[in-house]
Amino acid sequence: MPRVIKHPELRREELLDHAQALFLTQGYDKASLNDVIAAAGVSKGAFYHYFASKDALLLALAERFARQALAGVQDIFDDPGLDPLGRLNSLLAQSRRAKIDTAPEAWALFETLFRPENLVLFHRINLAASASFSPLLVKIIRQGIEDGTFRTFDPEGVADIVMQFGMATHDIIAKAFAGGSDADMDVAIEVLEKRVRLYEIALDRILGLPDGSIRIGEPGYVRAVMTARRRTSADKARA
Amino acid sequence: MPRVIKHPELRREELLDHAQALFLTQGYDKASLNDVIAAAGVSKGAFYHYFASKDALLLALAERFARQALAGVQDIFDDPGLDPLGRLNSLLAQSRRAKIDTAPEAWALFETLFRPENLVLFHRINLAASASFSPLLVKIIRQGIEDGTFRTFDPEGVADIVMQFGMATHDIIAKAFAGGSDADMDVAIEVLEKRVRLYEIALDRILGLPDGSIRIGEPGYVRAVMTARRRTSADKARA
DNA sequence: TTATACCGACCGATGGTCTGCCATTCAAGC
DNA sequence: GCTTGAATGGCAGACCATCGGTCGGTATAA
Repeated sequence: MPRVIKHPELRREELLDHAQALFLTQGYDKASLNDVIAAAGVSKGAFYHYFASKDALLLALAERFARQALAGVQDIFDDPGLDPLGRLNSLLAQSRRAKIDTAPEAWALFETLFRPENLVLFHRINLAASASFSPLLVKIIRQGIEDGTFRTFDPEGVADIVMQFGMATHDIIAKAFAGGSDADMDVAIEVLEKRVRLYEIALDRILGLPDGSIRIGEPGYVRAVMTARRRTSADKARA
Repeated sequence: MPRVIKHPELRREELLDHAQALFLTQGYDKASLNDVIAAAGVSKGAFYHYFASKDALLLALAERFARQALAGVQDIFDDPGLDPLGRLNSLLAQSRRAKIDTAPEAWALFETLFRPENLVLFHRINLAASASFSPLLVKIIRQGIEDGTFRTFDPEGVADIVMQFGMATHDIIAKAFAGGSDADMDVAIEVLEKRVRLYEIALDRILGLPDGSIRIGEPGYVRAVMTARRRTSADKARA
C-alpha cells in the first residue's frame, strides 16, 4: 500500500468518523479494529500512532459527541433575556427539537445507539455528555434558587434527576425498537407520552413550582418524533 | 484430565459460582472463558454443554442475582398487615438494611460491581432485577392509588423512577470508591445523605404525599454503611 | 444400546506489538 | 543558494498471544 501522509488532525478526525460509522452500525464490540482501519484506509501502525487502544478511541469519540451536543445548547445558556425557568424549559425544548429537526441522521444514530449491543458506547457518550451538561444545569438551578423561582436544597441532585429523566426514555425507546411491529410502536408512543407528562410534573414538584411550569414536550411531540422515524426507515427500505 | 461426572444442577451452580467470582474481580470482558473453566476444573466441552455462549452465562448469572434479591423482599410484599405506604417504606428499608447487615460480602460485591469495567455485568443484573421488582412496585402503587393514599396517573412510570433513584446512588458510590482517600469518602457520604433526602421528598411529591412520608433511610445510615465498608477493607488489608 | 455428561485439540478472528521504511525537516558544508 | 546528512515522526504490515466458539470423540449412567 502506498504511503499517504496527511495532516495529523485531519487523520485523527477521519479515524473518528469511520469509527463512529462502524460503531453505530455494528456496535462497539462487533466492529473490529481491522474494520476501522480498513474503512479509514490506514495501517494498524497508523492507528496506534493516534490512539493508545480501542478503548481510547471510544473515549475520544464520546468526548467529541459531548462537545458537539454542548455546542448546540450553549447559546441558550448565554441568552441574557431568559429567566431560570425559561432557560430550563428552553434547554429541554432544544434537546427535543434537535431530535425532530435532524430526524433522518439523528434517528439513524439513535436507532443504532439504542440497540443492546451498543450499551457500552451509549454509556460512554452519556458519561461524557453528563460531565458537560450537569454544570450548566446546576448553574441554572442555582440562579433559580437565588431569585426565588426554584425551591430545593440540592441543586446538583436535581440536575442529576433531570439528566436521569432524559436518559430514562432510552429504555422505553429501545423497547419500541426491539418490538418492531406497528402495534408495539403505538403502545410505546403512548407510554412515552404519559411518561413525559409524569416527568414534567415530577420536576415541577421537586423544584417547588406550580404544576405545568416545566414543559419537556408539548402533547403529540413524541408521536411526531416516532412517526418521522418510521417514515425514514420506510424510505430507506424502499431505496 | 480425569473425567468427573457430577449432578447437572450442581455442576451448573459451580460454573455460575466460579464465573461470578471471576466476573466480579476481573470484569466480564477481562475474565476469559478459559479462566472460568480452569477455575471450575472443567473442560470447554463441558462448559458449552451447560451454556450456549459466554453471554448466556452472564444472563444466567444476572437471573440468579435477581432471584436471590427478590426472595429477600417477597415476605414484605406478602405481609397483609401493611398498608401501601408502609409496604413501600418497608421495601425501601429492607433493600437498605440488606446492604448493612450483609456488609462484608455485600460490600466486596458492590465495590467490584461499581468498577467501570463491570458496566455490562452491572447493567445485566439491573435489567434482570428490574424485571422482577418493577411488577411488585407497580402492584403496591396501584393498591395505594385505589385506597387513596397515592395520587398519580402513571404507576409504571413512578415505579421506574423509584428504581432509577435506587440505581442513581451507583454513580455516587462509584465516585467515592474511585477517589479512595478518606477526604473523598467523607465528601461522598455527605453528598449521598443529601441525595437520599432529596429522593425521599421527590417521591413524596410525585406520589402526592405530605413531605416526610417516604423514608428511604434514617439520617446517618449512609455513613453507617460506608464506614462499615471501610472497616471491612481495612481488615482485609491487614490480613 | 441409547442418551447424557464430558474431554481437549482445533479454528478463525481479535486487539495489540514490533521492526523497520519512507517522507519531511533542518542544519552543516560547499 | 543548493546539495547533503542525520534525525524525527508518520506510517506500513507481518506477527503474536489469546479470545470465544466448534467438533469429533470417549466414558459413564440408565
